Amino acid sequence: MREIKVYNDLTKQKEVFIPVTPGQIKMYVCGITPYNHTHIGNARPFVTWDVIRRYLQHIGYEVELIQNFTDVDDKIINASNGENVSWDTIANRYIASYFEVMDALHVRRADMYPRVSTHIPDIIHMVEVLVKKGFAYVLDHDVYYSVESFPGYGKLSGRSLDDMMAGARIEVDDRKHNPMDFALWKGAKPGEPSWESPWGPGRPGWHIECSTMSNKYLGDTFDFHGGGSDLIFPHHENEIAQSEAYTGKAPMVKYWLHNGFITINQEKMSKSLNNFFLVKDILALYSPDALRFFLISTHYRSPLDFSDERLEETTRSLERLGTGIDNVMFLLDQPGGAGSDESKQLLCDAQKVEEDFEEAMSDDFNTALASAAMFELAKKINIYKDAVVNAGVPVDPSVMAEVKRIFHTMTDILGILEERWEKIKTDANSKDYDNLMEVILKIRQECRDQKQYAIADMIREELTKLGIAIEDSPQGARWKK
RNA sequence: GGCGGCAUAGCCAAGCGGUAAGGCAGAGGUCUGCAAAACCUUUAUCCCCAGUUCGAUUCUGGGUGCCGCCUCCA
Repeated sequence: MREIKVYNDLTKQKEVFIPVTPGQIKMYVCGITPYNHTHIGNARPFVTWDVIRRYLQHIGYEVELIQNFTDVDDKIINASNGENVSWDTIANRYIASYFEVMDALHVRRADMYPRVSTHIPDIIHMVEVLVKKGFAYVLDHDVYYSVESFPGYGKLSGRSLDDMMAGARIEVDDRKHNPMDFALWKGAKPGEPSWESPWGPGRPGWHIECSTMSNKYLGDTFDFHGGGSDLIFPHHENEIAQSEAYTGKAPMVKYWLHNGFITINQEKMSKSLNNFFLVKDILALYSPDALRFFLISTHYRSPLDFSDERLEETTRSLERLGTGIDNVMFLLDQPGGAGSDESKQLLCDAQKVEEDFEEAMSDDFNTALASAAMFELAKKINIYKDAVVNAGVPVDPSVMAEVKRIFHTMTDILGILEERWEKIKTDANSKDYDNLMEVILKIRQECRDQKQYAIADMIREELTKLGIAIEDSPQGARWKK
């Protein structure tokens, strides 16, 4: 199996990836808190992890992906109070909305989406164990984690307890043993959803859910844990403290990966700054492919500045790839004949591109570099097509089949242009459609032969309005929708 | 204040010891009745200053600028 390297936030360096169990990868990605529609900042990690998962599967790993929904939370409670509906109405609504846009973006479903609300007994159990082991303490109806009890606290975020104390901006709760101690269980307040527990009715704190659910489904030590870089502290730091204290084993996770932020005018996109864009609104203006390709056009750890200009630019660059695909499909239909130098060259180029692509992806999932390889292939295909069309070089069917396989594999790993490969002959009517187009092009050609250019151009313009593009060539006109 | 990241062409973005991938935009050309698509050509002393080195965009130190985390946040 191909060796891959990943940047590990736990060790702050790029490392050769070695799975806990050979051939298998278990990963956990922090999901959303469903209290609003998914914005583009939310979308980045899921697209990123989708590409990573696809690639790992491509090189032969069996991958298990778990992604949670934080469906018990202050923000959801606020939203439900604001609309005067139950908290689960809010959660279910936005979970449905989340799936809608993620499906549109071709983000493949995780193996499981555990929710907080259906794991309360597991969470209570973990909190009880932490109390029993001396890592947590009870205050009235609340339970807090004692950060001082866990020697490794701060190892992920790279800061010491002293550092944190010095810069602490949190409100001080006198009852807590240490200002940095965080809630594992919160006693119920009026109007909030609550569950029975040994400490009275209440609900889980934010961090405990991920420890509980990741441990339940992926075990004491698993391979990857992902999420936005803002989750490093305190969320992921706290997860480590909870899980490793609970299991008595370390590490909880071998490789921690975090994606950079989406920015607007170089500033972080966030709900508090009110500068966020909803995925559903963007998809009303741009194609899912454009948004998806935009999100992976930069290395996943770098910040990514969002703007209309960038999305338009991405749309244009994607069209270049799309044309390459169209040409592959076109060439596959051409009369064959093996053995030309052009065919041999194309095969050689394509194999080089495949190697470059995998090398890039294997180096900390460098999608930007991998994309460059794809553009390279598109160019080679276009050159080959010119040779076929202009110089009458016969198409080698076995070469084209291999080129298609390589190109298709790459777009598939990145999850883009899926429909482009199937655009032609998708339904029973397409035969009639093809025949009809042939008639129209014949009429237009006749106009051109008789120098009736105004009519020929009118036909072309009308077809353009229908989304059908005409390309003239020495061998006659081609059309594509 | 503490911790961390980033600075590469008009824009976006890889590379990270041996004089700079790719995309978008621009210019010129080929093809075309015109167009579209495509192809060819063309556009960078890699923020500044020191240092290490035969050699630095790439390493070290110091600046400058921008961003993120330390509070809910993907």
